Amino acid sequence: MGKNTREQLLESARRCFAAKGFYGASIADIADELDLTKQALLHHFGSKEKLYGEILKGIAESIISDIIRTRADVTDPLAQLEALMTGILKRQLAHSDEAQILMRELLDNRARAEQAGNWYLKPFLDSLVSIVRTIPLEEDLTEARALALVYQFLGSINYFVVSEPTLTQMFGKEMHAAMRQDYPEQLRLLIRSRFHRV
Amino acid sequence: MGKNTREQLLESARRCFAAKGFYGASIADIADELDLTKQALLHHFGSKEKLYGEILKGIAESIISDIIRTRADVTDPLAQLEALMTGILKRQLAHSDEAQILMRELLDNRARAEQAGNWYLKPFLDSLVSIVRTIPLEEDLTEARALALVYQFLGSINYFVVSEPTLTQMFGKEMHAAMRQDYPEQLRLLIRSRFHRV
DNA sequence: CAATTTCCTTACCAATCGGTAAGTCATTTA
DNA sequence: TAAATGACTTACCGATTGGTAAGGAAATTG
Repeated sequence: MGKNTREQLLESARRCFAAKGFYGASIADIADELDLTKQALLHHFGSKEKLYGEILKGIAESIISDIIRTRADVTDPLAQLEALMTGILKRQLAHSDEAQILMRELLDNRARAEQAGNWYLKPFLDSLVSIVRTIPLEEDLTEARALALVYQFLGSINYFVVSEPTLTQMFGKEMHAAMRQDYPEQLRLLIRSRFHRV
Repeated sequence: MGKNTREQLLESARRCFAAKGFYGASIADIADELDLTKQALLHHFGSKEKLYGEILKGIAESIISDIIRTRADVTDPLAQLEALMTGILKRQLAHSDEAQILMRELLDNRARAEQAGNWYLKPFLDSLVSIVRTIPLEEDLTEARALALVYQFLGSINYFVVSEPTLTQMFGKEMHAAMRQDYPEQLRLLIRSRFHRV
């Protein structure tokens, strides 16, 4: 039953870290969810940091492989950008745990020096930038501008995903359901209109 | 010197909470920055939670008063939206501490039941929505769609502000400086093009 | 001048943190 | 069958957490 326990611990840890952050979640909390002691967790992962590191690695790998799959399908750069962004939105909505963890990682970067989980995602950002720069546009996009554009879309996506509980509390469940259903289309509109192809 | 100490403690706490989050920052850390003991802090604020609550309240008040000031100047709804959003961007860039705390608050909402600091900002969201809905557009905007639109812009802003250290680490200081300088213009372009007024 | 209040300290406290050590029990391997 | 390995447990550990109690020095107030 060893392999199974390990994976269950990873799932539990992902939930806890997403909900309370690295400092807020204790390894005892995580193990308790499976009616285990924290020493069982330490047996499998050695330390809290290593456990967290494995989770970050898993998220980055999963996202990147997800992206690569999407990328091969389309050739037109604008369509490709659109497909990638809506793909990311869908993905993050389905795995909001991961979106939360990455957002926390973004925030904790200031304190926790290097080893950030976002580094894994740099190649992914680079490829998005190169796609954007091949889209014909009257203005010439510097790398900084292309990155800013990419960041605007990524921000729209991740901020929304991470705001789910707050939006639900503020505007009610139905309102959030409506937004969630419509958001992919709104994202597509935002991207297309920015490139004057509406 | 009491009033002064209190304010200095608030500043120090804002920095610590922004950098490490509510759980990650200890009241001893905060007091240490002023060469005080944590008991001095407890004397002024009673408890860690109350201190944090005061910070949230301060941030919300400061943002809202900032917004109200911007709002009176313009009448055309699109121009008003534009002014508000670039105003928020400027503001968040200048007070990235506050942007980080609010983003953390968004994430911790799941765990820490009600009393969220984002509630203070609901009227602000409402007024943004009402502005957007008065902008003429071929599609009719439901409340959910208008809110989605607002959220896209807010996401673009806050995600970028919060990503500063990561972006700097990944792409270098100069690149980030270039992005930061250009981001207001890019935001304006994003908003205008979405409303077909480029 | 006496009393009180404000601001802060040292001295504690129980609870919790991540982690180590040692041992139990079941399964696998030689 | 004996040895070894994997998957846990209980029993600890020192450090740190937020918070309380009591008191001291200085300023404010009567």
